[in-house]
Amino acid sequence: MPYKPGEAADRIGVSIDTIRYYEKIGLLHGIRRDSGGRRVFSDDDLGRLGLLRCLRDSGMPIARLRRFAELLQGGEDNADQRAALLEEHDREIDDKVAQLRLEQERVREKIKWYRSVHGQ
Amino acid sequence: MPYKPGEAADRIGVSIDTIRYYEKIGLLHGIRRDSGGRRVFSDDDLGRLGLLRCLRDSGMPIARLRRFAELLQGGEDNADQRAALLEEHDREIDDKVAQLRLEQERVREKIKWYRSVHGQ
DNA sequence: CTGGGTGCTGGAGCGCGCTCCAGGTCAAGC
DNA sequence: GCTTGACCTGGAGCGCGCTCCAGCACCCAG
Repeated sequence: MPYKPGEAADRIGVSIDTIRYYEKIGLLHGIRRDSGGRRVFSDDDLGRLGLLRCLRDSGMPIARLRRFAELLQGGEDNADQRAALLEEHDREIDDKVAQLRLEQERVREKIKWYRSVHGQ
Repeated sequence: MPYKPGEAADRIGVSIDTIRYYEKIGLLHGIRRDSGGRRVFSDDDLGRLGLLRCLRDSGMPIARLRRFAELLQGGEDNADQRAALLEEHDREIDDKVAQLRLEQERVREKIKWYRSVHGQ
């Protein structure tokens, strides 16, 4: 259950530098240390890191990630606010996908055009 | 049919600086100039700029955009290569959308979790 | 007991894609 | 004729999200 920094990084698929960076800028609170000052990650820590990474990968900017991290910190009674923030992000993913599909449509029309010209 | 820089920028939805930047790095060739050295855009120029912008917005990095721009420059007989490049981009859009949908699934499960806890 | 591997910190550096700026030119309207 | 405003150039600067580095500490294997 306790993971060393390298293990944690491997499991989540980020670099140790990224983990340190996330801790430094306040995305990842409460990581314990061993006697030598090294980070020790719990399953819960990995869960949080993985979620943050998922949000980041799906386009959430760091500033907003930070607000989410604060909610994670701030008591148990804000599940509502966490859910609300994630729901907004969910909508933003929908928007982004819709936008991508529009652009893809244009790309596909251009492909058709090039393919139709191709015979000549 | 001929557009001034400001008009061109407005129509495509980019800044004049972006247009100059694109020209400078070789994305936009053959923009004519008036007697005073100012850019004059044709409908064709706007079409190319719009397509480049669409590719950029859908995630194509500048380096690849440049290769596409070279194909646009290089004769009429490379419609095949243009189409191939765009088809690869089309697949990449599909991949990105698929990835986003996976991440969205995780986000939605977390929302459900928070909402289920919420009553307590 | 020593060498290598892993980790620590603070801070500098980087890659991308613009964006801004200084200093100048030109064209049109008053 | 003079002002205003859009545009020009080369080059510096920026915001984001890491990534790398120097210099040091610790721990375990041989």
